[in-house]
Amino acid sequence: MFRVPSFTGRLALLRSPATLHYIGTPRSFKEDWKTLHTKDSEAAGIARNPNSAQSKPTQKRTRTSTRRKSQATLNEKNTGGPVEEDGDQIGLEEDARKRNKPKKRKDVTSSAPVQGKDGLIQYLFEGYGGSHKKGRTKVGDSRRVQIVSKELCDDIIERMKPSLEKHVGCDIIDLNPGPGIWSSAIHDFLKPRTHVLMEPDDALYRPLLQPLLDAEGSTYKLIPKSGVVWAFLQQALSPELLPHQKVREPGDPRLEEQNDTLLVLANLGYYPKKPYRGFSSISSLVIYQLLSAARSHSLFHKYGLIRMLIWVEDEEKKMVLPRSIVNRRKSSVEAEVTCGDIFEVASSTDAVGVSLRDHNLDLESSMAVLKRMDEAGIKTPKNRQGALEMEATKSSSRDISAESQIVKREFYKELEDLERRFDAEEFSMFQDSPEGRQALETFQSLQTSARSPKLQTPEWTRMALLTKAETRWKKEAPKSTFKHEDELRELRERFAAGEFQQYQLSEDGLPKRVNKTSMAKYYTPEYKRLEYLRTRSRMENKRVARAMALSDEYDEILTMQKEILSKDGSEADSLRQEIDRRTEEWKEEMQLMNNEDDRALVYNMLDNRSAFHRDPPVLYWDRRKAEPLKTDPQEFFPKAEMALLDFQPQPLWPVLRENFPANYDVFEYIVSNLLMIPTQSIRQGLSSLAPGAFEWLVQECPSISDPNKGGNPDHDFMRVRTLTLEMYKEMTEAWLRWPFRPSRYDLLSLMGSEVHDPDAAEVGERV
DNA sequence: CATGTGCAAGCGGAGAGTAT
DNA sequence: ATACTCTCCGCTTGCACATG
Repeated sequence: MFRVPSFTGRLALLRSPATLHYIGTPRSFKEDWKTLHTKDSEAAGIARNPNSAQSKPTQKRTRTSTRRKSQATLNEKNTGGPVEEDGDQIGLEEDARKRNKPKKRKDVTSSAPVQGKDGLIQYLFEGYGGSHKKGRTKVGDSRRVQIVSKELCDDIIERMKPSLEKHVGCDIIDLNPGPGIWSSAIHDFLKPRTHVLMEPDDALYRPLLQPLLDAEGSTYKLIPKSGVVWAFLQQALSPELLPHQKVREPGDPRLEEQNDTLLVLANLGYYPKKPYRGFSSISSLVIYQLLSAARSHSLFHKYGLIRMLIWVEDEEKKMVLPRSIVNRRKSSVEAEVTCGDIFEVASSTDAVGVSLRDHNLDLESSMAVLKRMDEAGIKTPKNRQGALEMEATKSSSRDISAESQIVKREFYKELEDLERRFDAEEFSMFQDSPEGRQALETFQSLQTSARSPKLQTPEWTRMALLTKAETRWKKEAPKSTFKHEDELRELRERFAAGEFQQYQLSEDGLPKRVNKTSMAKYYTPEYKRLEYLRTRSRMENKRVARAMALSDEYDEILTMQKEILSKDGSEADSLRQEIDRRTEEWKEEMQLMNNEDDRALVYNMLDNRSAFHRDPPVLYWDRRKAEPLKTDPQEFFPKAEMALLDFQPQPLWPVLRENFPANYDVFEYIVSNLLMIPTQSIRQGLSSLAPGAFEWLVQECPSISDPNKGGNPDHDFMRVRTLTLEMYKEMTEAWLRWPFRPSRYDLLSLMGSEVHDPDAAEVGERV
């Protein structure tokens, strides 16, 4: 019934051998591409000097725009709406052409020169279509987010200085520079010998970029084409444009070295997000492809391993840089393999997405970062500190109590606010009506009555829970014995003996809470809401407290499992018994939870904790050398924050480099298969790879079972999302040693079988 | 007056629905 | 798929009233 709409499409796309050129060879574009390819770079509209830049591209645009016109009509007729590209076609290139119409360009160039940040914002506002009243004359893609703050760029460069200095005098390829604020800031610092700008919205941004090109001794070159259309990008990678770069042939060991003489900048920020096929957005697709290019040394990675500084919409950072183990999916693991480090230089600094981890871990993580920053002498300007960094600065390790702050969800703010207002008597409990006053009287008299319902004691709650579980047990498995029989009997005896009561009593012997029966309908709306939120928070706290207790207990079991490795003889035996007993108890306790979500909460907590306490931590986020700089929505146009990600590709593991890409396909097969269901157990996951795979891999990959390396000897318990890179490496190597491993053909068809679900494919096409 | 019975309302669990 | 949110439902409780 329920299908994952995105996955099939994505998988199909990933498996396609032409994936890398997917964007670059749209059907409508092939002819164009041929023309461009046969002529020299001048024909592609590359601006060598201001004169040629103005004449030649214009010719080009006229040609393409005519053809596009007819096609646009066709598309609009079919869809009756905005052009939604089919098959091989993609919006980027379409938009690029639309905007290159010379007629529109006149409008923009005729406007007043741009002055300062406000002037720039005004200019962009008009270029993006202006207000609705004036009628839309869109010149540029209005979904693109631009950086409009020079201060932000300066702060970033200041922060990145130590790692940027090695690039001074390098070449730069700059995709989507837009108004060029960021581009020129980094240009001025690096003084590159070549700076190739690839800007599809030429009409809108040329007036802003032209001064850069015209400056005395300028090393800028502008190509009015989209750099994320790979065919265009390929043209930029020519000896004419990048005379200093030499292609490193396959087999050249320098191909696996970082090439600091080339730096790639890109702005992939779109707001709102542009979903594309199985990918949640164009940016995630492009990042996927850039990383894939780094592995296969295509595109600019043919010059070596090239550092990439990429702006993405703030939400997108979690794709490659998750902050919770829950978000560590295939794309993250592949990014980890490709890049030794991915660094969030600047962003909103907030965690994004629905699944947040325990706030304590975030705080602990941030405090570790602050320590590292301190040692390295890195400081964050006050106005660039994010909420987490500020909190961590104020805290010290003793503040992280076992009492634990759980994830603070939105409604807590509302609850606190209402409690404060209620205390301040800003609203009353009951409505101002005869019934309300009557209810208030009843309420007050009940407060002194001993017979009303009260807060139950923990023992009584436990007894009630077990009673319920017993009833369920008897119904479902009447023949077996109920595992908590003893505990329940003991509780009943203690209750009978009067050792605990049903209700807690306050000091004066009166109940802690009063009966609200039949009074609720006279509550004021505010009080009603307050009551509701109180209940919510009580329930939540109870759930979290239980999850915490279970997580703590399991942590202790894991500690014992580490201890046992250094023990032997009878000592080990008794410890083993203790581990088994407590594990058994722990599992039974988990069984008592009737809610699947509650169990998931415990697993998430456990996985996040163990991932965090690895050395180094599993998540790249927890390895960061500095906290990201806080951006402000005002620093972007439109006001949608972006995150700057710093990708430094590293050589692939030897096993993946060897026999590329066949061995990489094995790795990818393992990763994508396992992480399709991130919460499945190691046993389930590995068994699903191939018959016998579980037995072979577990035996050949010791780290999977080693608690000191993040593993767990209990393969039914550990979830696949906690597999570390080391384990993946061992698994890939072991797989290739495996005499009975499925052939490459088998693997491809195994993956293929998932693609050939026509229903699923249909859903995948949706949007 | 003690005990039984029926009813309304609260409470928390479970599951459906929804957003990302 | 997963987490969040909402609603329903069944069990428990307090209470009124009936019954022995």
